[in-house]
Amino acid sequence: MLTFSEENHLKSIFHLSSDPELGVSTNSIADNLNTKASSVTEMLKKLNDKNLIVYKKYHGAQLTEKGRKTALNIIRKHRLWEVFLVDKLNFKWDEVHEIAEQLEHIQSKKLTNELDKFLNFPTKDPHGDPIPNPAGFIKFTSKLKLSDLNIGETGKFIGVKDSSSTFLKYLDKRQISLGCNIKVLHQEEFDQSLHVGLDDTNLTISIKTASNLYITKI
Amino acid sequence: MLTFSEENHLKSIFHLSSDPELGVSTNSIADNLNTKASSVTEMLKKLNDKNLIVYKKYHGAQLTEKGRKTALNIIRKHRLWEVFLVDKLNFKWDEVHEIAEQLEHIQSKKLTNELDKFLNFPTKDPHGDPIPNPAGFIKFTSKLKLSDLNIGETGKFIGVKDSSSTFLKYLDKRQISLGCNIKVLHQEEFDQSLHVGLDDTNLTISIKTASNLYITKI
DNA sequence: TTTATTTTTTAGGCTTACCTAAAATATTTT
DNA sequence: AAAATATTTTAGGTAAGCCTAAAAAATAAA
Repeated sequence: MLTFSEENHLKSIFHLSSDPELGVSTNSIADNLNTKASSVTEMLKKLNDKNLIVYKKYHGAQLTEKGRKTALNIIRKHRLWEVFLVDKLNFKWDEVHEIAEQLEHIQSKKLTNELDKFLNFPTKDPHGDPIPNPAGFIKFTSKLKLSDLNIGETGKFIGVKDSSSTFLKYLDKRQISLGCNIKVLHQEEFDQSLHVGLDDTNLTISIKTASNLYITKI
Repeated sequence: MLTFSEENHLKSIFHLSSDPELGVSTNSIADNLNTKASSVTEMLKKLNDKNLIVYKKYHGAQLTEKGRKTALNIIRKHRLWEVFLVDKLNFKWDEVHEIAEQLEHIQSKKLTNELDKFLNFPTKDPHGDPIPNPAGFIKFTSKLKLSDLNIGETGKFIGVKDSSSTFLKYLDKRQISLGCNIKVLHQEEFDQSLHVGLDDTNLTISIKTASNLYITKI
């Protein structure tokens, strides 16, 4: 049985592990969890003792297989609850994160699996992120950004990189919603902004926005 | 924002308040929460400072209006989640308590109210206990026990006094389920056990069991 | 390759929520 | 009403999880 804080640290390490070979730095975890480096160091020692991570002083932390499985189980719960909130309780995708942060810590295998069944075994959460299976297997989708497309190409909007409430609200306002097709029509030389076609309308989006939108080529 | 422990103490005080005039004793709270009297004393001071209870040394605790509202909100969440688990996720009524103990602490007014709506505004939880409304109003039903009936009378089974898993499983095995009608046919003089009719079968239940079953007269 | 800078760890403190043991108060019994 | 018993509080201690400030190690710059 892990504490909330231990679970949050594991989750954080998972999300910050771009390269599984490289350790995740103390400071990056502290930033991610809005805490201080000294607090993180303390926790890393504890997680190391519990064989959830490998931690070498001054060289960051890497998840062990056990730690990875644990992190993925928390992420599985987080994402399933997000689906529940959006699909069943009329939440918008920008409202679910904080509540899922609480719900992800609920301990009950049966609850998680029954929820999964009730939701009809969803494979993605409302932000397009994949939901790990009960065994901790996760299907990573190649994360192509809208900004990676060439002029004339079309992508299907499948997820966001930055899932801050501000950004999600901005997308809602612009009617850019998960699953819609976006065609890159033209790129402005001056500021790299993109003119795109979306359904029957055209709009201009900044390069920053475009690189926050994950798509699959069509 | 209250801690889990503060919430649990408030809930405990609410459940132990038979007479609203009398204070709830330190020891009874400690027993109820599986903690020690000294820990409870400490907490009572804190809750008193937060105006959630009135606490006088050596004379127990009473909920203030604010404390009562807070306790009822937690109980509301607990019972709504129990309904969710039984109605939507195929849980049996003896399996839901511990999970609801976790879920009752989730903080989100919108979540609670949307859940309520999703469940179609239930008025009772799976054990027959009333669900407080969003304003903290609770409709107490007169809690008549099966053992209070006279020979020949019939009662509708609406709840249990002891909701331990053991007892609930025992009821399931005997096919005594919420909502069924029980007619008292005869009482054994020797040990006060009751012969009752339930649907098309007859069975004998001990006086202890009978006084754990809440009913309404029919 | 020293020096300067950044990152990380250690040391020491604080708060919450527990605990045990002893002291104080209340209640019951004689 | 005094003595015995039970209940409650106080005093002092522990562990988790946070903090700041100083020291140590790693990295970058001169």
